[in-house]
Amino acid sequence: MTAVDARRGRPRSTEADAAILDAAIDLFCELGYDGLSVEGVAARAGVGKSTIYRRFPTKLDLVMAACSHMSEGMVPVPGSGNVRTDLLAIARSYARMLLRTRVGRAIPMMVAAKAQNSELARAHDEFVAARRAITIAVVQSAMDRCELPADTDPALVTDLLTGPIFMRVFITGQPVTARYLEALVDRILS
Amino acid sequence: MTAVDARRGRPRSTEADAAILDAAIDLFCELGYDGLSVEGVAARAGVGKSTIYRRFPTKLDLVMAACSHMSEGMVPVPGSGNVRTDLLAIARSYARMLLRTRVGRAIPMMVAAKAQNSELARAHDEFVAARRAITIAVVQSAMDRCELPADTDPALVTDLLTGPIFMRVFITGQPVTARYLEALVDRILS
DNA sequence: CCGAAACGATACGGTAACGTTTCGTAATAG
DNA sequence: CTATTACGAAACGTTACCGTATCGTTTCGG
Repeated sequence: MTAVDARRGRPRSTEADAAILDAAIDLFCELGYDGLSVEGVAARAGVGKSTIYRRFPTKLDLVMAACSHMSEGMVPVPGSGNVRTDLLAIARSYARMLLRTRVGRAIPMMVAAKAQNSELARAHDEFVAARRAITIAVVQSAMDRCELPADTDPALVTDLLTGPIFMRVFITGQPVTARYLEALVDRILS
Repeated sequence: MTAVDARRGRPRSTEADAAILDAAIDLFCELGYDGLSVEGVAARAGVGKSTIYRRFPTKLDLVMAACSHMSEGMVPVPGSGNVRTDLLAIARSYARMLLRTRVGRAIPMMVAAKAQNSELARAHDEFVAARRAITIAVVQSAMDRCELPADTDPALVTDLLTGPIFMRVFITGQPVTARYLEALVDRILS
């Protein structure tokens, strides 16, 4: 590492780096792990197959890198000092993520892939845990401010907030409106 | 249909019928739609591939039939006259289904497959809607008995009950204990 | 300028699976 | 008994894709 990075010759193309990951994310969201092909990623990225295999020894490595890259730069932490405001912000951002971002489209594929590939399972679990910790922290801090009763279970509140949203988006397919999110938060805080 | 079913020759083997669907369900739960192969189903069912193709013209038809067959004979309707008891019964049976039955194992695969195949999506939606209607009916009947306030939203209560369980089982992977289910129901009814 | 490495394109061997077909055998109706 | 259909096994042509290798070209460092 330290001493000789000493690269001679043509350096790796950072444009190719980005194009490959971007194409891989798109195709993973659309087709899942099995449906994604390295050849398809190369075609969409406008890149030769060898350029991918030079970076990722295996299709699995490619998909894992794509998933890691996808889940970067998320998770802004709220802190308004008001529980209802914070929970509503979390609910909205969660719903938005599931409905409008590639992360949302990727989640069903990840969940299905978990059952078969333990590496992908770990990647998914880390992302989920990070996201979940934020909500728990918000609830905990509200408890510290005595905005919520001391016997509140932060984990349960987190499940009550995110579970219904997840359910609507991926299982029942019912609309998740602003009104719904407000009703949800109010019900939890009642 | 009506007149001449008039089959001559050797009749279809009902044992093969059952073995094929059973094997297909198992492999779908384990491997998902892409991972399942007709050849694998034939092998596990102890049946020739032609015996499958005689019944189902396509892998998709096979999987759809397997999914339909899987979701038959579910859904006992509770009715104890007490909301808490009913909701707890629903929560327990839901958790049990997700954790211990093939239907539960199949759900992630179905959700992933929905994104790609509209036929499978319809099959899944019908199953979900049927299941969901039961819980909504229980809540509605509790409202009719004035066990719940008149301004209760049955759909929201249903989401609050099933969403967290689903979340725990498939996303966070946290345990769903009897204690957790009781806390969940009590929280919803508070 | 020159050597080294990355690039896109392309071909390759190998594997897997779909859906079809053929074959000899088993079961049933008339 | 005979015609008809289902059966399991196996081979088939086809397609897709993984991961490797080759090739001439391009882009960089020294």
